[in-house]
Amino acid sequence: MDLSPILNPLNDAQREAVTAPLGPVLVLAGAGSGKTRVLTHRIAWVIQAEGASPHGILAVTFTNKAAGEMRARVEQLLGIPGSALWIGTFHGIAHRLLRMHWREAGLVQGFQILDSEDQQRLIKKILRAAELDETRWVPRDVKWFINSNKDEGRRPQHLKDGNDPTRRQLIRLYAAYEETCARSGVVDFAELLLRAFELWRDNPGLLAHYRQRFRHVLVDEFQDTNAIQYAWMRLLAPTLAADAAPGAGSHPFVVGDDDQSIYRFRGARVANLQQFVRDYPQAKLFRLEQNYRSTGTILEAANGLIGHNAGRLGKKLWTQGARGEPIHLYTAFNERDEAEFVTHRIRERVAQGGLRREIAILYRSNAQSRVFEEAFLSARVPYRVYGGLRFFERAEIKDALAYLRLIANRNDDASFERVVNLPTRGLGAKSLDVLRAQAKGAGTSLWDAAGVLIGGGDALGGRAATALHGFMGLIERLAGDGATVALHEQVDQVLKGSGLIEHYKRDKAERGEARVENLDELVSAARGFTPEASDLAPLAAFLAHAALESGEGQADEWEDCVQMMTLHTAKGLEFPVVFMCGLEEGLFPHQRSSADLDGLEEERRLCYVGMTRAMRSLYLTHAEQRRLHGVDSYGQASRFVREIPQELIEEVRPRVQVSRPAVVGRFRPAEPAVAGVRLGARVRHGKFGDGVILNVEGNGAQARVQVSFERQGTKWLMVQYANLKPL
DNA sequence: CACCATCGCCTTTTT
DNA sequence: GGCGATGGTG
Repeated sequence: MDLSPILNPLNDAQREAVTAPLGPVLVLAGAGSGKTRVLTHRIAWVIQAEGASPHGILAVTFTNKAAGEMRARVEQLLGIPGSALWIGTFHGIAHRLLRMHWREAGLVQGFQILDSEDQQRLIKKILRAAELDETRWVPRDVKWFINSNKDEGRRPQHLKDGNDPTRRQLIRLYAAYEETCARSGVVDFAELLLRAFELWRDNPGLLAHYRQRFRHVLVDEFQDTNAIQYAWMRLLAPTLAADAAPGAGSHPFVVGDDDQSIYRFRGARVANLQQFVRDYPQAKLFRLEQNYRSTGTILEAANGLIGHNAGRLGKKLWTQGARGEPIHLYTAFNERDEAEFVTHRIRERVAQGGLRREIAILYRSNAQSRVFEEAFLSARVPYRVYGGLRFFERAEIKDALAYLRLIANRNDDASFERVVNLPTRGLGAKSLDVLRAQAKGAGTSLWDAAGVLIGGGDALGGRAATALHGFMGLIERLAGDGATVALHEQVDQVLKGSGLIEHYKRDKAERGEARVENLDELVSAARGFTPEASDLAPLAAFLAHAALESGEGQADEWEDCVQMMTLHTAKGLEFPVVFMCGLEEGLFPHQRSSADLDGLEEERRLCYVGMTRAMRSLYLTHAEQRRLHGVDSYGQASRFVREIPQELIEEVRPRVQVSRPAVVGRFRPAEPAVAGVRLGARVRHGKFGDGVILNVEGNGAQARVQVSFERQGTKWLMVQYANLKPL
């Protein structure tokens, strides 16, 4: 067999990793070092050189996009349909397993998937039912508590309250939430993973089957795995005894980069990289450090920055390519000046024949995009913003899906509540209270409770009972009609029959129009939907698809646009020209991340990820004054700028030449209210001691300053009363 | 019960 | 500044 198509495109380090003998393998792959290539070629290698069956390959990624790319590249390399292999996201594969083995997993057959927003709504409902104060028990925090415990594999019964009443309450809420989910037949994202893990753990026969089948387990972005994902992989690929027969067992092949771990906040454990080596003592370790993307200067700058992190596995990117241009640094007067600078540079590049799609604007938080959008609009620079609400997450789409979900599963309480009075049909909060009480008392779903209330008794007013009856009749009718027609016709019938279309048409102005268009689009999505081969009804398959693939809008993808996105979104991508904007203390590193060292190091990795997206040109910008959330603040340049070797940086506009623009319109720099109280000044406070002024807000008697005290932390003070003494 | 005004909040994100 | 949630009014 000719293996040259697999091996020829690889460098030495890549080839060694791809052709490693069967057994556990860890590849530390730096940014731009050909990580995806190594994964896909490894798959091709074990099939063609080791004689593995495509059937025996399980390849796991984090995003649908990454999974799609991997599948396409394997198909291209091997010339076999990618459907022969199990390639997918952790969640997608967990879902697939649970659908096949729903009984063993303790689920109902038609279980539905709850997305993050659904989950939060459900939690809110539980809080309300428990009559808890939502300011004390913040739904988002409760959600975080539940999810982070699930991510670590902990069920409510595993948790100890440690005599802490707050914790005790959270555990109770977690348990109540689980009960509600079970009764409604819904499963959230974290639950998919945990259930899949428990499925294997508690069914040895099943596990043995999958161990036998999947001899090769490949994991991408391994630094992003959480505890349960790791434990799941460990089940499938247990450590073999030293004297195990060669080729026995399942072989984990994982690829990751500790320097690109940026998802700690959602449960990712970089430590899994080290854990892997401990758990598989015989693991072969490979390092990919040759970079094929960026200039020498960019790599040197990125290496210099990331060197400030402690406890790295250690890795130094290098390139055979040119040194390239220096890193450009621009100090803007304010955020509008920053956007204008970027706009100018873009226009220059485009005038010289550059493509807009080769340029990316990267920022820390989504709110920063607005200023750039305004600047681009007035300069007529086409752009595209990535992120934000996706198709299946839009309110009107979720309304329609709720109808469909109710048709698929009457016990889905969350969906029931969402649409029982949408469009309004005279079922207000009062009636719903009665309904909820009935459901709670009888331990049934809202749907069943509604049936009881209509059937007899006078708990509900006549009008409400009629409305409820009408609603239930509507759902039954839609379910009956839909059973015989194609999926997209069923969706269409639901939209019209439910009155949703009418409802949104009444919504005046463009908003309503856009929503109706989106609903039409949903019909098209249903028309174009081809379910994977499974025993699932088309409607159920479509609903699962909607939850697992929230649907990246692909409009205008091919137009030549400047690309705008957060640093997180940019991971895995590359652009010839990158502008990293808003490099200011408090914004990047973000205030809320810089409190502890771990958070700060993650911010630094995020900066590293951003810098290593750039192929040829890298611009760093920051503003001395920034208006965010409606208030002006003054920031110092990010420490990350200082952490880059300074000889690699060229200031676009030397600071001495900074000419502040004349006071234009509403952009009037705030005057310090008290002499000596200005940005960066050291001051002394009677009670709090010495500190540095980080921020100034407001004027005159209203003026407030944010001071970072050496002892007392950061505080906001009224200048009028604080009696600060300049030092 | 529906609509509108006011208040308050505000990282990052995939599934 | 912009969105969502809440509360008062029609």
